[in-house]
Amino acid sequence: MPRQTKAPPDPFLKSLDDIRAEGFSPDNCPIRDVMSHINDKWSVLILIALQDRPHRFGELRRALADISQRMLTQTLKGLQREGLLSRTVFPTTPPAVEYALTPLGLSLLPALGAVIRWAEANQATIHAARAAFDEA
Amino acid sequence: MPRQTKAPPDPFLKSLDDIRAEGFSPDNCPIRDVMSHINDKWSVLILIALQDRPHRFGELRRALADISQRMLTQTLKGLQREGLLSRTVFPTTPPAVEYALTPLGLSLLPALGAVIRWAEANQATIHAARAAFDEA
DNA sequence: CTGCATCCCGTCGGATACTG
DNA sequence: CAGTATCCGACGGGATGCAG
Repeated sequence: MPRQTKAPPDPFLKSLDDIRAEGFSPDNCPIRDVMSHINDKWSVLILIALQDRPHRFGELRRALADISQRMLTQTLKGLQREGLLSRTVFPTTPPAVEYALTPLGLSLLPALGAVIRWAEANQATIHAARAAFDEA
Repeated sequence: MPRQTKAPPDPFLKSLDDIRAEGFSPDNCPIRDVMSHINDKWSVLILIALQDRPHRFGELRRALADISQRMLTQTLKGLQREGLLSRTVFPTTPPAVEYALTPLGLSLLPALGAVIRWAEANQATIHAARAAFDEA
């Protein structure tokens, strides 16, 4: 695995210095502030599950397959707090609750898609890297 | 915050069903497999710091500003294991160690950039959503 | 300068049981 | 059906001290 040899490519990202120049501090950093709330075990999977239609609680639970109902409730509440999804209660008996992406949540999907496609495309390479590393 | 009303937009992402159809299982899921290793507190910030040039250990520590050296060592080791960065030791006295992105790590930056730009663009909206949620 | 070892505490997250 | 409450083990991550 060779190290980086040439000059940087295109400015994909602002440097940490640039981010600081815009008023960054360890506290007020957009990356930490926003990403730390969706970097948990289930948030991204829930957003994916809701991408094409709203789901009820039980539907989501079956879609995620191996999530505990404790973590489902908790993660949904977190995503709702961030404004990424909405929660609608239908006062029937028994009650039905529907979760749906907000426009804000929907707007996050393309960006997430870029990372997910990268993960899918490079999964094998990464497995090889892990094996090589663990051997040494 | 209105809920999603219309049909899904473009197919940004594969659905969970599609992912499963490709041989997905809770164990072998590219999203969980790959993302769970960079979803920690420091990995993304380290990748950003290394984007334009290699850094030595102390340089990185100063660049991150508020990372403990325990977590810096640990996170660097994890990223190296994933094949995202390389570690080069120069046997001088005192020893110097240089960390640099690998081509694989470099290839992740554009995808990360999409999420980061989204975070920067929507930080204010998210803060408003949190405030509204906490009030209720 | 770079890194490991230890201690310690807070949070994450699963299992289970109980309510409207 | 859609949660809430409790218990508890595992892990993340900071502080400090030691070593090559």
